[in-house]
Amino acid sequence: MSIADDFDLQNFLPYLLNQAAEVSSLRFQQVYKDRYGMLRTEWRVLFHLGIYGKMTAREIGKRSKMHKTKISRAVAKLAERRFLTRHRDGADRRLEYLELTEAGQRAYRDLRQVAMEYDSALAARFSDADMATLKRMLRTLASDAA
Amino acid sequence: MSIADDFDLQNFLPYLLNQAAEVSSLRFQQVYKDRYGMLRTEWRVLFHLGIYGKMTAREIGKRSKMHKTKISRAVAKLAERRFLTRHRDGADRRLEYLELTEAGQRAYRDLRQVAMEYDSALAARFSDADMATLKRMLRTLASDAA
DNA sequence: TGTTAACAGTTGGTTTTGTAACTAACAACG
DNA sequence: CGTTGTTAGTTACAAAACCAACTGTTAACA
Repeated sequence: MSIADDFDLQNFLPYLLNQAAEVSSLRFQQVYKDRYGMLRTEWRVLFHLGIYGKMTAREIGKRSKMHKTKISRAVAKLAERRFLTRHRDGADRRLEYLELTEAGQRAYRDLRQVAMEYDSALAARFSDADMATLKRMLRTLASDAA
Repeated sequence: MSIADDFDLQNFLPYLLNQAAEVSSLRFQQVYKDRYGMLRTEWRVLFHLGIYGKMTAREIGKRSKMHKTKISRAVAKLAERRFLTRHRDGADRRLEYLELTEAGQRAYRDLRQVAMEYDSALAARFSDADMATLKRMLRTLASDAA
């Protein structure tokens, strides 16, 4: 009953996805960590603001599916490092608009460049058709795992 | 420069992989967490022992790529719950063989069943050919992300 | 042998995350 | 208005992960 069970961990999709995600995040992680001392939540917030421009923490949460406490802490760190500024909405004073500073934009553009090159390197290992299939499936899985 | 940048997070493979991994791990996590109070590291150790039989922490580390401190703590928890036993190797007293108890095997078989059903449900959303492509690519990515 | 290096596994202290409760502001409706 | 409910965002405390230094043991080799 215990030797060579037939179940295969390497075929269990959640496990496989986690392994692939971990390994393929490593090199990028090293860059944003070593170069800017950032955490995963922090580069994600940085990218959301870099890509979409000024927005509130709530909107970042909707798009990224990160929990609001993570975002709150990431925003605090980024503000402390002068990578973004915060401005209360005049009409609804609960809302706070977040916007990258010049330094924040420089960091974003730098990391975006790294991300694009890294993504190309990953994609180069597969055919275009396979990459398209992969990304389509990952988006389906990410959208909800019924 | 800040509105509608052309970089797309949803196309950045490490990000996409992480999102898919997180979402598709959630339901399984709820089961091992709610039913056995386990952490991710703990079910992984449990599965390694359930699948491959008696082995040392070091071997689990090699196969799973988990860090040894994680494994050490997961093993301590599982031993405390009487899901596994530990036996020193007579020849090399640094080594400790880990083996599931009856209770451990019951938990493993129960969770394996859940895993298999969940995996089938995930796979049912795609064609067999696409699933094969997906798993092949994930294994390539997991093996190393050059 | 004796000394040094390598290895299996554990522990301690810090950092990060998770969860829930909280503050401050707005909305709905009597 | 005033009560009740909801929302945006923060904070406090506990759980978990991370990293480095540690113990005990075996290996290498002068």
